[in-house]
Amino acid sequence: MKTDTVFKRAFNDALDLVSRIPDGGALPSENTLGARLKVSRTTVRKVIAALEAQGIVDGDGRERVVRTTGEAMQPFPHSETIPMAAQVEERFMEWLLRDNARPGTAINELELARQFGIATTGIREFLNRFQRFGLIEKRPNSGWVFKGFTESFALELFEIREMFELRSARALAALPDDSPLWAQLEALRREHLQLLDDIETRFHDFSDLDSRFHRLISSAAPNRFIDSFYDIITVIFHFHYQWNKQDERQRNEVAIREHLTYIDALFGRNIALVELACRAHLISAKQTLLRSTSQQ
Amino acid sequence: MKTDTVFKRAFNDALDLVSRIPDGGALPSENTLGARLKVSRTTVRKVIAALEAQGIVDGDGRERVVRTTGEAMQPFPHSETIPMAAQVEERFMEWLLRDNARPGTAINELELARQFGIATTGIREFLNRFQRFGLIEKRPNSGWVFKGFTESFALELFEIREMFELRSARALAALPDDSPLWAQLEALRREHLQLLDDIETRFHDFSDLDSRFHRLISSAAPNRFIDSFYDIITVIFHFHYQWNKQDERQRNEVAIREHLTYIDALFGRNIALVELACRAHLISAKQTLLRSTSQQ
DNA sequence: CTTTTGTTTCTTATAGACAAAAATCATTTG
DNA sequence: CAAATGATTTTTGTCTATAAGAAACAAAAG
Repeated sequence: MKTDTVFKRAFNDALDLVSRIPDGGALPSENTLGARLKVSRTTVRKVIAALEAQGIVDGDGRERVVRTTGEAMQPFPHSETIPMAAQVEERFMEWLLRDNARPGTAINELELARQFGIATTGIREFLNRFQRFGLIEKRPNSGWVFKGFTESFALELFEIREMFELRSARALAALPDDSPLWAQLEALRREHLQLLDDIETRFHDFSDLDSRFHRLISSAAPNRFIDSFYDIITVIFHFHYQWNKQDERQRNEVAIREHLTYIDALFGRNIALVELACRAHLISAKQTLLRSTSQQ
Repeated sequence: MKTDTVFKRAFNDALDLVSRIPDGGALPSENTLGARLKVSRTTVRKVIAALEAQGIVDGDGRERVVRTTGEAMQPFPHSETIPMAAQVEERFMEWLLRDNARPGTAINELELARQFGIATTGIREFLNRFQRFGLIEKRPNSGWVFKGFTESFALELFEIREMFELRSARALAALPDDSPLWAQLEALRREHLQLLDDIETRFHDFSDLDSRFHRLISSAAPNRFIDSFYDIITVIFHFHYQWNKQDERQRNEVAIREHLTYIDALFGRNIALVELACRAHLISAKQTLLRSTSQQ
């Protein structure tokens, strides 16, 4: 059976939306709600039915009104709104980290399915998608093997990353002055400065900013294969941040400063400086990653 | 239920193996057979049982002998030895080519499953793996969309291909003289010359030679992400060769000559010449691919 | 005649079942 | 006791079933 995370997420969003409508105000049409909540009308109707059951929506057909005076609205717990696929990824990463991260470890679909409390189909589907990240490999009719978060993995990853990033940075620097990307880059620059100010408390927010920064650069010359490679980078770094918490604040601070130099070089349109700043940043990012790879 | 393609393939291979044993000769041990046929002992025993049923193997336990005097051995049809996953890929490509190759076409799992005569699970698994080829995209809770074999697809593919190939070619040219790759390259050069001699009749063989040549080059500096990208190239070209048969002989002849120039440049260790030959070849390959992309 | 709701049909996501194949454990034989 | 066969257990590949969700069709209302 399908999970109903779509419905639950939509319901929670609907509560939010409805709370901004005054008591007695008309409920938007099903089509409008569908567009806002990003679900089909079928799900909208299910949400409305649930709202009615909680007494938040009254009347029927074309004459539905919002009642916000009643008792507190009860949203579903956040965890029940996460699609299964996303949960599996999270849990798999945790599993790698906690238990069996040695290169060569066999991955047993059945065991994972039992441990995660889902059917083997879900595990299989996840592993098939995860395969492209280069960390696991399939042995037909036998299982999967974890190839390990090794030094060679990090080196190979960064070789490609450097090629892609340099190429995108050059493309960005060559963009005309009226390209909207410059404004976006300026906004990101400000975000970097703000984060630097609050670094003591907000250093965890760097991960997301980092990902957005590098994605902005590669959007200067879109290429689906490069974009897809950035998905890998993002996941690996997310994984890595959980793995290695050592010196996190300090590392992030250094990275922010490197980004700022890099951004300034881009604004300066000086290709040589851009390449220098880009390489410098990637080298330090590589060192960080290398420090937490497993030996062999 | 699982298909028994593993057993059937192993059985056919076993027939081949057994036919080289004189009548009355001893059958190799189950372990030996397993190693030779690349299957588990469980399957070996199933194969032996089938051979016994056909009267090709006689006796039991440790005293099994081969009987090759009986009637002709009956292998399973080749089509029954191909694993389902491989069949699906083939059929899906055909389907794209024949029916619905327009960009934006919706892909319906259920319909494909019915058309291919397999369960939806098989289709899903295939599509999830095929996703990385950049030709299809998933809409959660809805289906998949074929993004089209478009000009931008070809351009994006070749942008990456050029980066990777140049990098590998430089690495190969920098290899020491005693690297075994030079001998392999020389062997490939001879194969190219032979194919050129028989080009009128054997031009179809170029596809495979091409793939092996480029894979040899990238093996000069192995990188899992580049290797994985070559899988994409290989499939796309296989697909493209079926799509566009126009001038195939002539195109392949040109490509062989380009390869030979490229190989000579590599043997000459002259980086500038290598880059020149590599670029020239990739440009002409790109043109070929572009000519058969769908507009828009 | 466009927009909205009501109803029906079709597709996707997930679970569950089971034969094929692999892996493990046990026994025999040279 | 090492290597082979015999028997048993576990896991993978594939099918079928079904609720959740999307999409299509139909009727009603402004």
